[in-house]
Amino acid sequence: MTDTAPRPTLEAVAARAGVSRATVSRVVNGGDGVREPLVERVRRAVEELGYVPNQAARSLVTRRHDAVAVVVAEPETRVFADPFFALQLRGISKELTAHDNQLVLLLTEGRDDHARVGRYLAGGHVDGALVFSLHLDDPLPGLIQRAGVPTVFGGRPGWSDGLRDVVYVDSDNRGGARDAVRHLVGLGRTRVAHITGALDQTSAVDRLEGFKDVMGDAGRELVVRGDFTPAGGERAMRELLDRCPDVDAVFAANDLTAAGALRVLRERGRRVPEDVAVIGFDDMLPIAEQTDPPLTTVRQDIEEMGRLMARLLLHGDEETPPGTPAGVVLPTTLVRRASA
Amino acid sequence: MTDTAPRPTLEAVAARAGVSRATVSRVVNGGDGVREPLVERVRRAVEELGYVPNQAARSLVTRRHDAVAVVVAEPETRVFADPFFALQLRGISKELTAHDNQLVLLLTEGRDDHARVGRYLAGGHVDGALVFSLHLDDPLPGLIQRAGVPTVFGGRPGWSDGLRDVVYVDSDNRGGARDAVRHLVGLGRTRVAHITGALDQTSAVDRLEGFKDVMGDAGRELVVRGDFTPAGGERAMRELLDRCPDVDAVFAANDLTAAGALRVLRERGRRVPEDVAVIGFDDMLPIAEQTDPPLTTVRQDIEEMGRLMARLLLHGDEETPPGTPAGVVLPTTLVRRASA
DNA sequence: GTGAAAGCGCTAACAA
DNA sequence: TTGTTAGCGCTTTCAC
Repeated sequence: MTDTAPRPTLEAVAARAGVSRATVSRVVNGGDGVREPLVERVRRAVEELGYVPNQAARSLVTRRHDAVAVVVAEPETRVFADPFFALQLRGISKELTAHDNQLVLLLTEGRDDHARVGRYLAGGHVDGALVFSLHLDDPLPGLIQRAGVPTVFGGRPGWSDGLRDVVYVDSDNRGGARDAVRHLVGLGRTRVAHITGALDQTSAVDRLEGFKDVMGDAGRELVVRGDFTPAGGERAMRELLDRCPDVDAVFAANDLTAAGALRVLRERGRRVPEDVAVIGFDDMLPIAEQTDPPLTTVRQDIEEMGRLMARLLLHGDEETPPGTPAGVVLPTTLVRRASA
Repeated sequence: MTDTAPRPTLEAVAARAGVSRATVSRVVNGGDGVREPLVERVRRAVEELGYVPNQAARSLVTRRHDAVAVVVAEPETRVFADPFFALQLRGISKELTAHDNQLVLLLTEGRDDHARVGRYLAGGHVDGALVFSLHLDDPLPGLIQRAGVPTVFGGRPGWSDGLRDVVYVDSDNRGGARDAVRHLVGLGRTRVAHITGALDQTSAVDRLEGFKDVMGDAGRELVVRGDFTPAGGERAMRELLDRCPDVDAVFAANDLTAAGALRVLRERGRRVPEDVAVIGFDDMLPIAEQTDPPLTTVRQDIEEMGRLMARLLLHGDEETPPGTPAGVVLPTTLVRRASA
């Protein structure tokens, strides 16, 4: 597990190019202040020797690592049941790569891991952290803030303490929900219900708020609690049908929930969208396109969220004039398929 | 993006504990050969100062990094359309964490990235690499082998050159396929078809082989090419129904394919499983449980694959007597639901 | 514009 | 058992 081949050092390159180590270092780091012929000679030597800088040695003196930690709090397996996470990661990776940063992935699985992550971040191994924490009561965000590492959160954090100045990137959950519900209303539906997500996550709360924005008090009795899972969607849909048989539209907190609802609707002999129109949220392709009928849903640009998080972390200081809002909210779009 | 708080060094701890740096180093690295009272004193000093070793300094001298790269070749978006990758990652992460190793994630997106990954691995930034390369013609594996980093592959690599001694972890695709087909035969089906996966991936090839193992030449005309996508499954199923209307069972190369096939079957008025029994592969929960009817499928323990890969990389040398087969193949299990 | 020299914080011989 | 010392490979003043 240890390096075997003795890799060339700055020294070696310097010798080959007939210059000093300092000059090689300058060339390797951009070449400013070095005359052209020398630059050329050094470049060639680097090439010939296949020189790659030793990052450890460099970090030791610069105190920078060109590495960013991505922390995923994952108390539920749910995170892994959908491609959401992978897509964000892809966006993050692209952006980091473009700026020669490495991505160190920290997956946490409960309390024990929190200490580990806190230690790692406080240990100054990375230049910053991108944190995904789904739950309102998650102690991780606080831990991380205390570690003193520049951090950007994925999704609006929901803790209650007076932590301000938190930088985060989120989708416009509330606006997207409003669009969905308005679409249902525009279809002429009058008994529009909402199956919520797990309300300990801000995304679920915000989507519920969006629903209320449009339906007001009228919708109160038509709100049923779900949990972002298909099973939860089924349960909620049954409850809904029993309680309000005249329901003619459902806005589900996500596509998985909608899929569950669709199954119950079919089972109960309701036609979609003729009898009951259904809208989901996420536009999770493998789900939304495979349901019967295909799901109308609210799309968020997940990959862009990831990219933006990384960008904010890397260039935050430059671009952000003091007083800039700490949260960036990305727009959503309604994708019409057959279910509504 | 740079560390701000000046973190305590070994020196500081040594001063506080009234010992030499070497002693502190010994304690921090396990404490062997240091007398108890000193160990205690050093431990306390570490605690009080909140000392965390500087990994860069350590790596510089030990030439170890306690870090492993996970390389995901992802020419297709497909990798991200299913939770497969996330689950493997989870298994890997758990195992690495248990051994205090960090996970550096390298996502590649085409040729340009290959050079970057090659450089990174050759640069000796990590102690080893775990590589996921789906395609037969992927140049990445070769590149990586040339980088001289200990490597374990996820899935049987399929390149043609005479590269031996490749360590990999795979599911028993062939055996799983055999189980699936045998199950269909056991159900009394006589016209069993197979919709293949993308045959430039070994998993698809192996599943096809498994099908042939059971059906022999009898099955030849009932093999239709798919590509692991639902759309491919639909296309293949249509072709199959047109060509062999008497087909009474389908083994699809994965769950996504099976989902597509199910839709076409319903569309054509065939009942599942009464008229046509269907089996998938993967047991991708969000798909397999949501299809109508729920899908009988072959489960692989994806997380365990990941864990095993990491274990092999970290302890490979110790556990492996010379001559041990380089590939580890994990068993699969048939999960019965309603579709067969 | 270029080179010489001084560390960055740590581990690993080697001495004591 | 403990301390002393010499680097690991690099960047960065500071002279030249």
